[in-house]
Amino acid sequence: MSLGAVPCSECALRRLSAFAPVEGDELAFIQSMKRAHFRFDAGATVITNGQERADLYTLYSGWAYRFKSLPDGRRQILNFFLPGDLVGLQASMFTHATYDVVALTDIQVCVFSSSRLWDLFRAMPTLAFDVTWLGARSESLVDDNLTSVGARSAAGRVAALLVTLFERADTLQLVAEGSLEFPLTQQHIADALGLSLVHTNKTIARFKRSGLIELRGGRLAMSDRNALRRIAQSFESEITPRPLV
Amino acid sequence: MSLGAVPCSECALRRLSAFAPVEGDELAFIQSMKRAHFRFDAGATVITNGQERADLYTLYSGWAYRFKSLPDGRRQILNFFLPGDLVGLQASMFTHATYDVVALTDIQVCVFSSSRLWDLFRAMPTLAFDVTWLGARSESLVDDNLTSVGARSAAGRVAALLVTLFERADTLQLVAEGSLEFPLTQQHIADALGLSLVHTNKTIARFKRSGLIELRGGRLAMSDRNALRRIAQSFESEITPRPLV
DNA sequence: CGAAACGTTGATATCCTTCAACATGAGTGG
DNA sequence: CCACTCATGTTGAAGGATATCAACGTTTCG
Repeated sequence: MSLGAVPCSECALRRLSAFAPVEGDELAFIQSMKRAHFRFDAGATVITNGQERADLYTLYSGWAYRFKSLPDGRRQILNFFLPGDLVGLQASMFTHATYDVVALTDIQVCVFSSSRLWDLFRAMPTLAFDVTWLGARSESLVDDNLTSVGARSAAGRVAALLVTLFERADTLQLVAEGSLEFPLTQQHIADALGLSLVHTNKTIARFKRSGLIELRGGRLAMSDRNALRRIAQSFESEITPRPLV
Repeated sequence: MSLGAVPCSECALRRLSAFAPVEGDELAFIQSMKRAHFRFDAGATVITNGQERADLYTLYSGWAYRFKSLPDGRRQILNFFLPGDLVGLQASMFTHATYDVVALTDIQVCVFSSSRLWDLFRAMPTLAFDVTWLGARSESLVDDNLTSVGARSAAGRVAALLVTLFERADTLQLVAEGSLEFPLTQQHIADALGLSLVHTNKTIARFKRSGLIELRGGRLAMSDRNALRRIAQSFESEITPRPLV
């Protein structure tokens, strides 16, 4: 499972314009905190509810998701992780995790010792600030999902989710020729949006029939993103990259 | 609106066992970051959506709430603030606020310069760590609300919200003789839970009639917290007839 | 005392869930 | 290569939880 790691200085994520440049001492510190580079198969559990002293991860490639389960078997997906996302910050700051994280596709992650998080705060305030910023951004994504689930119709929820994921993927240059490798099943969408599987299916079917989206064979394309935004009454909070400190 | 401030060393919140002790340098730094001590009337806006360089606040007394609005006038309340909560961390880390914060009761807040947040990270790593921890806890509260709205019935949502608020208030010693000053209107509850006002009212009415809660004149009491907890978790399984095998 | 905010209740409408059945595709072993 | 199975997707019908509409009651407060 462990892998000959690419050094952080060569990290492919670093080359994307979506990420702020990091250099010198900071890069060295990140490298020193990195404990391993793992792979997980699709469906594998990365963090389990109740787990103590969970590690901190950066998702290097692939998709994952975070959810809570209720005793009756229902579950609520809280957010989806795309490459570059920080996974497990909450879990690594609390004594035990309050959610599960599962790989949606085969994934690769960089593993950081959560026990050294405190060292990072002491030695590298700029990085600590970044971590906090990433945590705030993560909350902002959950805010958006809550707004969707609480205040939008089924069609609005689906539209908002698809547009948001599409645009996040686009930023990461995962969209090629207008379409995107899309690993969510309709059950995932239903669990994220608080809808039943059947109704989710019918809502998506309507979007397909009206030509707003194409979704076959695990690829998603959308012909008219603005129409979908209108259905969602969209106004997703756009977050600009962290200000220079 | 500004007020002769109580020095941080005398802060009433500090005496509550719910808060970790802070001393010496750290206390002095907090004091130096504190720019003012404000009052807001109930209904006043503390942070507005889109606002730039919002300040960072600690809620000193009273209740507040945070919400997002949709173009059609619906709004989603994301979470409620009780004394001691950090208000506006997201807004002060991003260039623009992506939500509104409004006072639910008359409140007092301590105002910190968000422009000095970076100084805090550089000079006081322990406090920076605390800030990040508070941010993570805040996300965790939103997680819980999302789970409620996405996966519970109306009765479950109301029960979960009331129990959660009751217990948070209890920790702050706001519960006296089993009851609590409870400033939410049913419209607030509806907006937080993604329910209509009428249905919220009927759900609460059922709880009242069955004696699970008392709620009159702005005070809330609950006779059987465990029963409410059960309703919050087990959803329909309490009502659904056992399937025949 | 009057107005405005908040709460309550019944009737009706609808969105969404549940149930049930079938279709399709991918992986697996014979 | 086929038969099988399991996960996923699709569709219609029926029921239920929640929304909407409308009216009235109650509290609060200037």
